[in-house]
Amino acid sequence: MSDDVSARLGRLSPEIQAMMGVYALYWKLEESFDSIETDLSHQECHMLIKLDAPKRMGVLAADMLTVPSTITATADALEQAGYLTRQRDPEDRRAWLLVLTEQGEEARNMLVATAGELFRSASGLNSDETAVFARLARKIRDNIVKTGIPEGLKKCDS
Amino acid sequence: MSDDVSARLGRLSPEIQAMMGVYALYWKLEESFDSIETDLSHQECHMLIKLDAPKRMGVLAADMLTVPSTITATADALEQAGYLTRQRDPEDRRAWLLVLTEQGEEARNMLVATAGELFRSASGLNSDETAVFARLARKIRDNIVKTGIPEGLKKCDS
DNA sequence: ACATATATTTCAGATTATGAACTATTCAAG
DNA sequence: CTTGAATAGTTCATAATCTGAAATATATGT
Repeated sequence: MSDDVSARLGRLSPEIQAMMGVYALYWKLEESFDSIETDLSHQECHMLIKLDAPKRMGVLAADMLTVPSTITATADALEQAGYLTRQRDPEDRRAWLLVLTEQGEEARNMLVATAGELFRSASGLNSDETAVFARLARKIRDNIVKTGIPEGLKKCDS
Repeated sequence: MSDDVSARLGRLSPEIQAMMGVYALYWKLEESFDSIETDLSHQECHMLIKLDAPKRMGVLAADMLTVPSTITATADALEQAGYLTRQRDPEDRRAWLLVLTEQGEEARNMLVATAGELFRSASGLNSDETAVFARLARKIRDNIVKTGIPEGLKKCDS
């Protein structure tokens, strides 16, 4: 019985091919990050890139699909290194806004530019292909962020 | 001077959009993996999926963009759990071939099927879009595997 | 005011990944 | 055939990372 099943699954479905590509790209990019910014951890790079504008930590946690305590640790490191400051959100004084300093802005600009190059050289796609890929990637991301945390069922109260 | 620069970089380039999508998808998929296979680590899942045929550990290391010692640990765990066996490669008796057991095959089939569904629900893409995305993802992966380890400069002897 | 919900922090513990040193085998050369 | 260098994988101790539960501070509703 396992014959046809394994034969069918053996040829990789588009979904698996897509996943393998995504994993390879993710791993490659993570590896490449090591070689450019020795004083920033990966998570710190990710946070910097996300901070195109001041954001609340909870928003970042949802955005980066991680838990608050991780955001705290990452923000601590970036704050200590002078890349950002915490400011109380005037709309809700329980929350902090993470705001990049000038130094943080510069680091972010550098990172964004470098990350773009990393993508180009890692992917090997031309600009047309990149545009197509980016459009779909964006659609995927929108879907995930919209779908949100449900799969993880964090703090599921039902 | 930082005005135009940050303005230019502020609107995200296709490359960054692509990367953010890739990261979101990767994180989401990793998170989802937790909820289906409690007795397998992520790395173990990845290895199972890669083992569509017997492979040498070194090949897997290159394929999974990781170091040999990680492959050893992962293979140990899978072997102990009965999912695979080590067999000497007749062509080079220094090397092992990792061969899935029947149980391993079953686990792999389940994983591949489940992973496909995870991709579908996480991405929200229809099948046409998935096909396009998969084609590009595959192209990217080919490029990365072909490019290989150079970026990391592991064991650079020059 | 009071009870409850939310935003973030603290911290200790678990998991995971990694590199350097080691064993076994192969390969090339003399 | 034996020696030396290269390669495949292993071991192990260490470091980096992540998380979840309990705690603090503020907000919201009654």
